[in-house]
Amino acid sequence: MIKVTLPDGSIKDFELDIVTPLDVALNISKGLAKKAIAAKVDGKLVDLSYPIKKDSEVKIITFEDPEGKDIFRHSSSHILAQAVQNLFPGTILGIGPAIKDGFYYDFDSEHKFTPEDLVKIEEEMARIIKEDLKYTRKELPREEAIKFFQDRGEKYKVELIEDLPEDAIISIYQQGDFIDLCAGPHVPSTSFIKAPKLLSLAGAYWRGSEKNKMLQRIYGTSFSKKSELDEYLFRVEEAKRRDHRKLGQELELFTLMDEGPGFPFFFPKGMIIRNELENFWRELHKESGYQEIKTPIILNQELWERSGHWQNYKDNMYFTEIDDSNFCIKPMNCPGGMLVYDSKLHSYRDLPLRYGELGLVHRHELSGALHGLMRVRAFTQDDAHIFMLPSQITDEIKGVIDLIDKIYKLFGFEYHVELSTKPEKAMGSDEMWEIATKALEKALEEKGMDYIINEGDGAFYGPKIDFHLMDSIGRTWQCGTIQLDFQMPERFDLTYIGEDGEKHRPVMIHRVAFGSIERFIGILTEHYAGAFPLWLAPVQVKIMPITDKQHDYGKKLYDELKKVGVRVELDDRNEKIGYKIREAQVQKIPYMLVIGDREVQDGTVGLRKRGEGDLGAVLFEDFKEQVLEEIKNKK
RNA sequence: GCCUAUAUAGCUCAGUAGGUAGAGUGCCACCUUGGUAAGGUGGAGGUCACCGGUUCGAUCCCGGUUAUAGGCUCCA
Repeated sequence: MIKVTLPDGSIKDFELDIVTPLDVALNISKGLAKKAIAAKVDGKLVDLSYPIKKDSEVKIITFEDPEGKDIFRHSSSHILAQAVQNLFPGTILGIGPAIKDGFYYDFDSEHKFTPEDLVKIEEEMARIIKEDLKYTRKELPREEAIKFFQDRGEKYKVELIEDLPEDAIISIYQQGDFIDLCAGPHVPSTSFIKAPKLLSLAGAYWRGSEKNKMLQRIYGTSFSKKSELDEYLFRVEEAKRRDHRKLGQELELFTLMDEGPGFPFFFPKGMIIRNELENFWRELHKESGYQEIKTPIILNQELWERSGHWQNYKDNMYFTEIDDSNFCIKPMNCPGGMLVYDSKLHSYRDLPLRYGELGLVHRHELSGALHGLMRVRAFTQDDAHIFMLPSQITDEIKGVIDLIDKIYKLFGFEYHVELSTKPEKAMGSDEMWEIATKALEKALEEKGMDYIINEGDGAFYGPKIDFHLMDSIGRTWQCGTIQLDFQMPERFDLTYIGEDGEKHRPVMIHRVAFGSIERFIGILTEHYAGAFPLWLAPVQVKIMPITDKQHDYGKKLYDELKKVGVRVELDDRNEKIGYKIREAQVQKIPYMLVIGDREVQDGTVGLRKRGEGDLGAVLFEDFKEQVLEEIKNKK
């Protein structure tokens, strides 16, 4: 007899020697058995046909579970691979995992896949699905597995097996005559995959290394119902409507031109958002005990050799020559900050010293990596370098975490945090790195923050805490970062005079909150879908006379609002009111003031609010007060 | 940088079996003075990304370059 414990704690007894998760599901309900695609037995994901031989905890996995989606998509990728091998014999398989919202499979093929091929492949997949082929699992000894895939010419699979640990269980899955190396589990049969869709083609290096051959990757997704697929495709379309590149064009915020790949141009309206963000930043930093500095964009090569950038960051830098000497365009603000610190003697009483800098940096990014405002070659970092006593490290880091959190909260951003550790290319001893990493960990833990560890992704001078924000299609972008650095103070021989009258070495934090102003504006644009809050909106109020009889009154209101600093426009064009409203609406302007004879008579305005529509007549003076109040409160 | 694709008016796009192009929108002018998401008429606007080749002739075919998109790699 086997006792099965279910997630709700209830126990089912089976009068059998061997039970499968499918038996368990059937025992619970017919509906669940129909939806079941795999199971978790004592914490391990297994097929529905897995033999349970002892008392176990069993959870039935359906498409609704995150693990269920992964299994489902993974099974879909096997169907994709089978279809491709059927249509293009000789195609060698790479890997085909499930990813967020879908799956992909990498292929090595003489044939260059085209978008038309995707249609054919989808048809073949539909055929395979209709055949309802069972996924069957088999475990093989290592040598046998290697020989099996070698005989089939699947060299990448052989490589994968060879890299598995000695004691790993090697399993293969078969559906029809298609066999793939795979840990599983899978759905029971191909007909489970109700709504597959191939999405795109891309190149991808084998094992993600540019030293390896580039394989052809086919991306797809799949759902348990057609309606879910349609909903997903609709969501993707919706997200495209929020794309900051599209909105940036429509709202005249910024542009990128052929003449400056990766070097964005900002239009007047984009500059308003930028300047508002910078004003806010200055205000907040002043309150938080920062002083502002500005360091040069071009500095001599010797400085960059001293800082270690020459040795570690050269590939990303631009260079120039002045009077026969070599100069570098700064990719980071820190060396300049070091020089500012070092330009005078500091007492321990001055520390922590917080130098903020809105610094324009240039970095040579790969052309293929450029992406709107999110990845550019010139951007302004809202940087700061904090020089402090070793005893102040934790408090300072916690202070920065609070500051960043405060900024993101104002905009209503959700974010996640990563801790990046020592990279391959790094300066300084392991001990230093250990101490620095521990300090960051400690601050995160004392703040009770969840974080994931990003092994080997730190800056070359120190470990870092990264803050990631999401764009409209779910990609995340690093914005804020806090980096702890023992190296630069050492290399620049920075000192402070301690209580004992002797020189000591300060510790330093590099940090940004917005990250890059450009990227932050990109993220903000998508976050608000272009409908910026009043305090950021390039045009806050638009006055729209119904006929030219109200132009004088309109001009008077315009002047009054302008005088108190409201960003206001007067639409005195010879157009109908419906037309003016439509245009202001498309431009996502927060407030429209419609004025006709009635309003002129009563000293009112016909108020129309973005998102709420016509609010009727209000006294102009009341509106003015209200709008000023809202701007002040950053609504 | 690599893979795949794309590049036509300010913007969004159509088009040509290879005979130098068209719509909508925006812009300008005129008519219309209209009360909460597009009133009418007319006009201007393009070396069809750039360079080369094939051809009597190239926006179209071929090659290269540049830029852009989606990935890979990299990163704020």
